[in-house]
Amino acid sequence: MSVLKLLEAQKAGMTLADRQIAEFILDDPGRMLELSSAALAEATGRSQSSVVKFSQKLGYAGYQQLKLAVNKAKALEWHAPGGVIHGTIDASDSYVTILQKLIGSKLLSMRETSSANNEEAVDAALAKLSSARKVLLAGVGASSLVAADFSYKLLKLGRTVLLNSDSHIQISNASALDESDALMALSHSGRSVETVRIAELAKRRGATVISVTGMQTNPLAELADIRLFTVADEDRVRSSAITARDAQLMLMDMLFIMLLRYQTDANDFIHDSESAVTVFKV
Amino acid sequence: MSVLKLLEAQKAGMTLADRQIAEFILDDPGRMLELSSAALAEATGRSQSSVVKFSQKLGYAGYQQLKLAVNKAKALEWHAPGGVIHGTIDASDSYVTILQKLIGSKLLSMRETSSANNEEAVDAALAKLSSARKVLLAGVGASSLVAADFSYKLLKLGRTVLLNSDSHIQISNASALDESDALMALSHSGRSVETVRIAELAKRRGATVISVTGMQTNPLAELADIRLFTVADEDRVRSSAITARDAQLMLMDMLFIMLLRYQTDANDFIHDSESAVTVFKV
DNA sequence: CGAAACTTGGAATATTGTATTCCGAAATGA
DNA sequence: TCATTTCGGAATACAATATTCCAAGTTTCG
Repeated sequence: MSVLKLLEAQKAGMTLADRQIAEFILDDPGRMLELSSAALAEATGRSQSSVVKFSQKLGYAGYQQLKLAVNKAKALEWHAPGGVIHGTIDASDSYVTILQKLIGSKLLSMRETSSANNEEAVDAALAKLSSARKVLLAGVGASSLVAADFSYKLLKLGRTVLLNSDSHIQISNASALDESDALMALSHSGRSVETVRIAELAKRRGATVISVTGMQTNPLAELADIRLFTVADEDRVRSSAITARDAQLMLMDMLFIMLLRYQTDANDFIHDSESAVTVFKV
Repeated sequence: MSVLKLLEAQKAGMTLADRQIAEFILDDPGRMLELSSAALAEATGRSQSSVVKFSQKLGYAGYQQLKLAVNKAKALEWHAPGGVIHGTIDASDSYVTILQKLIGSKLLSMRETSSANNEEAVDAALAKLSSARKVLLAGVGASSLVAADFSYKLLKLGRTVLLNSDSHIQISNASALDESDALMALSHSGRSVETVRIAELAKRRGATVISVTGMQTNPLAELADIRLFTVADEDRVRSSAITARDAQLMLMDMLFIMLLRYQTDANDFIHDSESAVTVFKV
């Protein structure tokens, strides 16, 4: 995940001084690289110590490390894939342009989502998903559809999965969890009331909570044992959670494919389930 | 030109001290980024001032600038081989390779789906979707989730949508259609029994049938009034309908975005529905 | 051949930059 | 309203970097 995206996402929740510094960096990352902590402080009208503290709050050891991260983000930014257009979709766009921009946005979200998650978190999630006695999936709205898609895949792998779009039933299911179970909770905002409640309940029951949320600080990720992240490109595809959903799907698809490797008998299950479905074909 | 390439090229013509420093950096650029000029001097057995002079001889203002250059070179190098990879995902692939191949397959499906549909068919579908009194969505398995996703979007646009995963209820709904209504039937194979039955019924009732199927000849597309197509990349992402689903979603997302242009009051609806949902956020 | 001029690279030092501590002010909460 | 926490700047301690200076080794040329 690029620092710049991280800043963008967290900016809103920052204090005044931090936000001013973040804005300066986002506005002109190249300039920031030439500035010392004191110079950046002067340019933003804050104190040098605030700049250092800002760096540390972001998780870096100090200002130098933040600089390196910004430098890296800037270097990678250049690398736009060929034939893909990144731009805001607007009403005057032609049919072809809309398609190109839509694909571009989807691709961007998928790429950033794939780099937003480190291998350790993914491994931890995989280990728990494959060892858990049962897996409860939670999500409302668009996230519930992603949850349903994933549950469908887990079922194909022969795993025990609980899913219900009715939040009362989800709560009941969560109450029945224990240490050997896992809850996978999806919410791009990380703030959907029902999903957070279910996660709290599951955690109290001792189940492992895996969160799938956006990068901004949010209650769901905070209480989770294993945190996975999705990155959306909402600015470009206005309205509706299109790229947020794509990012979630991308992450779940990846988990599914990785689970196939964990589980040696996976292909048998999939084959069985697919030939069973063939009965319903014309 | 990356600093690392530059070092490699100039190394031979350097003095002893400089060559030792260059070698250390080439050997482990990541390590160098963590070291101060003094620490690097110690590690190479030279003096701190030599390190600074080395940086300046290369054309940088100082050691810090050299560090930024190395950091950038490293970032680009790491990212360079990571374009879009088209290949079959197999068990021995690394984490990063799986991600790249998965994204590559998704991208391929989306691109081919976008070129598989001509603008006339899309326009006809849009016209019917926005003028129909009510829209019935049909699909089973993974397609039902795509249908649900689309119904969610249509609801946001204030349209009357019928959707139910229970095929008996879907049949009842189809029986109640007439000429002013539309049925959108999704099935990648075009052969799912329930979906085909519903489409036949809807057609008999005089409703406009829009099919969303794969490109191969299939019963569903044959009886449809408007045919839309999806292209999957199943060969590469083995098992399960990942890219078929992505292609369907891509098509539906595109329809949704185009509907936004048809319908001038669309943004009001979306805004209302989104602020209504905000009530449920923590 | 040998002294002047130049190069190399380290020690010492000056300069600059970074991180921590401390404290008052503001916000938060009981 | 008073206690507690958070925020952010000033001062300061600490660290890193850049420059200067010098000794030893090289080259140049009378």
